[in-house]
Amino acid sequence: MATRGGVSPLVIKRLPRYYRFLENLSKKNINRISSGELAIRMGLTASQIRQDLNCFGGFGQQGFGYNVEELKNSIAGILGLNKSRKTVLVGAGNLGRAIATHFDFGKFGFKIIGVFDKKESLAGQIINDMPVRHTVGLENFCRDNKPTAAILCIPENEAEEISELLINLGIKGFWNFSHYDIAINHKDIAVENVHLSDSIMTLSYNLNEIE
Amino acid sequence: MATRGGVSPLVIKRLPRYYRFLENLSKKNINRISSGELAIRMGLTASQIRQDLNCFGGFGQQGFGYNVEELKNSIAGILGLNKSRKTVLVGAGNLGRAIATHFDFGKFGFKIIGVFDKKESLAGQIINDMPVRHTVGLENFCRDNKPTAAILCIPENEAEEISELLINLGIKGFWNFSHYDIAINHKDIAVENVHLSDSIMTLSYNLNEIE
DNA sequence: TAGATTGTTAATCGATTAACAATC
DNA sequence: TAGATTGTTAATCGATTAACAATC
Repeated sequence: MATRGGVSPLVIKRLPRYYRFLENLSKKNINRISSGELAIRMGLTASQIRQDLNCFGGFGQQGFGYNVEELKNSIAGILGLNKSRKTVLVGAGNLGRAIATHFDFGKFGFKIIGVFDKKESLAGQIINDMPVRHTVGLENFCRDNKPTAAILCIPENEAEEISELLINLGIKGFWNFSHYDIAINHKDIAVENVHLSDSIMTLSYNLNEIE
Repeated sequence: MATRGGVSPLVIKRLPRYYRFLENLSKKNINRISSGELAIRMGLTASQIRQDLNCFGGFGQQGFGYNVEELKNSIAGILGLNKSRKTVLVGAGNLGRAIATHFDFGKFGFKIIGVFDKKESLAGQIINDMPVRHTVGLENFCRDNKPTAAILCIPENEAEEISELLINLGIKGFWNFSHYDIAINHKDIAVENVHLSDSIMTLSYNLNEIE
């Protein structure tokens, strides 16, 4: 698919939400939707929806609206959900284990091919049919299997070193649950930071405002 | 603390990140920082930092900059991290368990006082020194203990019903890990949605752009 | 005092909303 | 054809950046 280049990050952030709502409509066997109707359901304006979608092409039909199934599939393509990116999970503590078990990576274009932890006692334990490997083997494993994405469920103080290592080993994208901000030093690497602590602090602030 | 009213959500979203960086400076025994220096470290502009902070008051000193410890504590106050909000965790599956175990709620102004799940087999299991209770007891528990916040680690199809119930029981804030968007129907309720699937789809998109 | 850096106002830039002609 | 709704351009609104006077 051709590079679409400079689409605003705000639009991109909304794309998965569109996809989620379209999936729901599809499940409810609704096969047609107008920007106006979708706007009401999503709490947006019709204008914004049309502007957003038109960053990627004209998916609608005048006088009719959008075909749900078609639009859903188009967005899936734009998001790359049809891919199967080889992915390593680093950090098999509570959070790493939960993510690995709870999450259907295949649905989102990823495939976990290896799980690593530096804790000796975890080595050999089975998570999602995969043995936990010791971090010493990470380098060779990556050379042999060439994963392109990594999930980091490790503490802040290990994140810098591990992410540098992984970048050198060819990892292009990080799903980062540590508190360390990877993106700052690396331009051509994709990073999604899931800062749970930032999220709960925002909730705390907003709770203050209500009282 | 007086209500500051209409501070932009974008500023609020940045506040926890300021706090995180200030904590780091504090740990490194740096006790003074200028907006220019902080801007470099955070990848922002000095202007933006000064504008952001001045939404809440003048924390700096001309010719000097900001006192790290002082600013950190001010932001902690603004975020309400000093509180201890009684909180229930609903959903004790993989994710709920990981969150409960992995996360230092006290640091962020929350305190888990009860864990609930509708699965009979989990009842009585101990998480973080607390027994998992069956969801049937949620209503009475809330009447007796008056929690004001809830963490939802339940599937989408249960989220609507449970969130409605909890709102009626006086819950004012949700940390929502389900795919259901609570906020849409309720105005005076604070919601932080952690949509992990949205996050990984954004990563997928950004990976596509790199290739 | 002179130098540095803030707080704040003004200028720019980008994102959202509104409007409407094109068209199914 | 008439009605509906898109794609797209123009207007508005808000957020970021730049500039500078105030002041520590």
